[in-house]
Amino acid sequence: MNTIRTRFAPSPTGFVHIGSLRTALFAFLFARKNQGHIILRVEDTDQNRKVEGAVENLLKVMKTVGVEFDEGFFLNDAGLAEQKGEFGPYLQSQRLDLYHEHIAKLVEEKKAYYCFCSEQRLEDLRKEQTALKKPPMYDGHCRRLSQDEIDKQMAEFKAAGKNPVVRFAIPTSGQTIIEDLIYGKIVYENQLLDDQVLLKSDGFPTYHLAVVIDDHFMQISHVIRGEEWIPSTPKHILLYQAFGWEAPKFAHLPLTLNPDKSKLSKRQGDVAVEDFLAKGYLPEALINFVAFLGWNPKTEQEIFSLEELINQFDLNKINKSAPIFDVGKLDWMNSVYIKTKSDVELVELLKPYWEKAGVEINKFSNEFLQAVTALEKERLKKLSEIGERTGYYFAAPAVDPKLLVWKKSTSEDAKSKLNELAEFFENLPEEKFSRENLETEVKNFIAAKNYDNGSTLWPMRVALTGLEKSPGPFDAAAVLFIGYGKQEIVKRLKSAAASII
RNA sequence: GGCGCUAUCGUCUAAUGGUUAGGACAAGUGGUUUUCAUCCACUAAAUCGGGGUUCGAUUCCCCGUAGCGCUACCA
Repeated sequence: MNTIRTRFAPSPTGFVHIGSLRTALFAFLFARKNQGHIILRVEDTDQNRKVEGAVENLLKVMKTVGVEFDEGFFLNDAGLAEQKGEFGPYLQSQRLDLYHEHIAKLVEEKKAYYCFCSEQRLEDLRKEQTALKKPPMYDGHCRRLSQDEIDKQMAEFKAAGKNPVVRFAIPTSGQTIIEDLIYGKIVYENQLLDDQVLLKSDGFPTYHLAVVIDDHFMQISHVIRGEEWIPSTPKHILLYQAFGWEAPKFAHLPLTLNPDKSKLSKRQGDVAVEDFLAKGYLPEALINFVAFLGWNPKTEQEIFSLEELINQFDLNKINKSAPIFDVGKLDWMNSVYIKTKSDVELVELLKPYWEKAGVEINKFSNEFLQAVTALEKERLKKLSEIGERTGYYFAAPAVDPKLLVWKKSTSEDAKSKLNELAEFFENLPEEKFSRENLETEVKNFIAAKNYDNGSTLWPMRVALTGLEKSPGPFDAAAVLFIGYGKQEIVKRLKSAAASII
C-alpha cells in the first residue's frame, strides 16, 4: 500500500491567507495528480488564537475556489463543519489523550523530560545569552535533574495546581538530514537544536508534537507546507525517530512575498482570499494566479483551468526562490477570465455588485442587463468595478456642459449638433435602433450634412453617458434603446443641448 | 548574534557548459478610432559582486554581498 496521502492543516485563526490557499492548492494538486488523498486537519493547539467560525469560513472559501478535501472536515447542509474519515478526530483539541499517552512513553524512555523552569528564569536566560551574543537556547537545566529532584518539584507543582512542561531531549551530537522534495538535502547539527517544548503546561501539545503524531496516525505520506517550517523539520524527524516511526516525505514551499519583499502580510494590502473574492476576482483567476506563484509548467501557456493544473502539476517544477505577489498580473488574469464568460453567466455574477452599488436590478430586463454587460466585459478588471462604470444606464447622468464640446470644436457647434441629432433620432423608425443600423444611419446623417465624426459623435457619446471615457455612442445608444426606447436617447440629447448656454 | 534558504528584465518566469538569454504582466511608441477599452505592430528592460574549474560559464564549485525565514509553553 503506497497510497499518497497529504494534508492541509491550518490553524483556525480567522480569514484565509492567500499563502494558505497556495499551500492548500499545491497539496490538493499533488494529491489529485497522483490519485492520492488530501486530508483537512485543524490545528487548534493554541487555544488563545482560536476564532469562532474560522473552520466554516475556511471550508466555504475552499469550496468556492474548488479545492476539495477527501477526509477530515466538511461543510454539511446546514453550513456547519463536520468531520468524516476513519483517522479522526481531525481536530487536535479532541486528540489530547493520544498526545498524553505518547508523551508519557517518551518521558519514560528518557527521550523527553519535565521542565519546571519558570518563565522568569527562561527570560533571564535568554537575556543573558543574547547579551553574550550566544544563540538563545534552553540550557538543559531540568534535563539533568535527578529522580529525587524531579519527584520533589513535581509534588510542589501539583500542590500549587500547576503542570510542568515536557521538553524533547534532543541528541547532543550527530546530524539530522532533511531530504526535501523541493530544496534537496539540508543538514542540521543536532547540538544546535533547542530542546523543544512538546507539551505545554495547559496540557496542550505544541505544534511540533501534534504534527508528528497526527501525520503518523493519519498515515500522511507527504507533508507539503511553507518554507518557514524548514528549521523545525529536523526536530520533527528526530521525534519520528524517538517514536520509532518512519517519517513522511517533506516538500517545503517557498514563501510568498509583499512587493517590498517582506513576508506577505496584512498591512500591505489584502491577503485574505475572502477579500479578493468579494472584490470580484473570479475563483478561476485566483487559482490560476496563485498556482503560478512559484510554480510553472515550463511552457508558454499561462491560462490554466483547475483540471489542466492537476494534469500538469509536478513538485519538481516548483521554484526554490520566493515569488512576490503582484496584483497587476492578477488583474490581467482576472480580465482574461471575465472575457471568457458568456454574457448570461456574467450578468448573474455581476448582479450582487450592482445591488451593492444601489441599482435595483429587478426593475430592468435581463436583455438590457446583458447588453450592458456585453459592453463592459472587455473593460472590466474586477466585478466590483461594474457599479461605477455603468451608472448612466440606470439613471440619466449629470452632464458637464464643458465636456460636451469636442477638443476641435466649439460649444455652439456642440449645441446645434445635439439638437439636430435629437431631431434625427426622433424621426428614425424604431427598427433602425439596432447597434449596426444605428451606426450606418448616423454615419449617413453625418455624411449627408458634411459634418465630421469627431464633432458629432463626441457630444453624442458624452450626452448619453456623461463620461469622458466610455463605450462608443452607437453602443450606448443601442443599449439605452433596449432599456428605455428611443425617447430616452432623444431626452438625453435634448437636455445636454439645453445645458450648453 | 546563531542556524538555514534564496539570487535571470520593475514583476511572474523560460533556457543553456557555447543562444541575438525566450515569453507574459506592467511601461513606452505607433496603427485602428469620437473618448476609453479591445485588437495589431514595435521599443526599452535582466543573468548580484569576486575568485576558481573549463577552450568557454549566466549555468558547476568556493567566498562575499543582499534579501528572506527560523531562533516562544504561536503556528
